[in-house]
Amino acid sequence: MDTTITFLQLAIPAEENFSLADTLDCGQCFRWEAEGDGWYHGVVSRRFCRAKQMPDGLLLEHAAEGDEPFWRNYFDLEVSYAAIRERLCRDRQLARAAAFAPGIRVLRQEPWETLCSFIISQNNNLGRIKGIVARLCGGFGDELSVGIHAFPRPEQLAGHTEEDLAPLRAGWRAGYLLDAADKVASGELDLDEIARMPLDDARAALQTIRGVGPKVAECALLYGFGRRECFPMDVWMKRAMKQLFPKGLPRCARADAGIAQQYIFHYARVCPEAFDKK
DNA sequence: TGCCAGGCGACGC
DNA sequence: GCGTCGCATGGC
Repeated sequence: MDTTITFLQLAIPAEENFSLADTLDCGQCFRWEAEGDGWYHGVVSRRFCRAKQMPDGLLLEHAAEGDEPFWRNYFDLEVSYAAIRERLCRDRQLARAAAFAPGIRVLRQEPWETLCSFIISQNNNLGRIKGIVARLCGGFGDELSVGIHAFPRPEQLAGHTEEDLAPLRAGWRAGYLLDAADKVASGELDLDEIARMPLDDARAALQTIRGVGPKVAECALLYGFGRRECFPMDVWMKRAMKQLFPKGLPRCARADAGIAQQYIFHYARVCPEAFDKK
């Protein structure tokens, strides 16, 4: 058995203001767990790794040397968030929202996993979403090493019954997951093709899945397909937008709407008392 | 105990 | 097209 532990360091310029904790805890991903001492561990696209923020960037344990481009892409490190924030912060309210967690980056996650995760997210809370995703991986995904499972491929879910998925405790979302798996595994829906479609066509294609409406499609496109102009509106965002931007998102945020959304969402979640429930 | 959670589908109008 | 309701589950 090879017991060599590999480390990979990703340099991140200080002006990026990167925060691993805010990035992993802001509700966009569901497979990272905090270990309590600054370390996190998670599985991304069949790669298990531990991550810790260092003064000059990010330290990844168990990450292969050749995977540096993969991880840089995952953490969206080829994009300057300093420049994006500069554009967004021309608006005073956006500047206020971004100030709560300027180190957030919008991860570039796998389309299929992201789609399923946000199907599970509907009328649900972050803790439970993570639990259901963990049980989905444990029950149906490949075991990568002892106790560590990949997210199940569509064909590993397709053909199962809602009864088979009962241990997930996903409730009525189980049927939605199965419909997504059946459509993707059968080729009726081609996620690679969706990735290349004009945005409105991609939205419509995703919404042919039972249980995928405007919100879930928007999240899948933003987090899983890298469509940064997408702007998911959930209950938190609706509350925040009503107070902060009753006339809609300012112009300066148009191209980076998804990233603006992440700042606003996080602000609303960490300061719920600042926003009316109605 | 009731209320709520990163919604959606079915239904009535 | 729009409002309302129920939906499974678990934390508070």
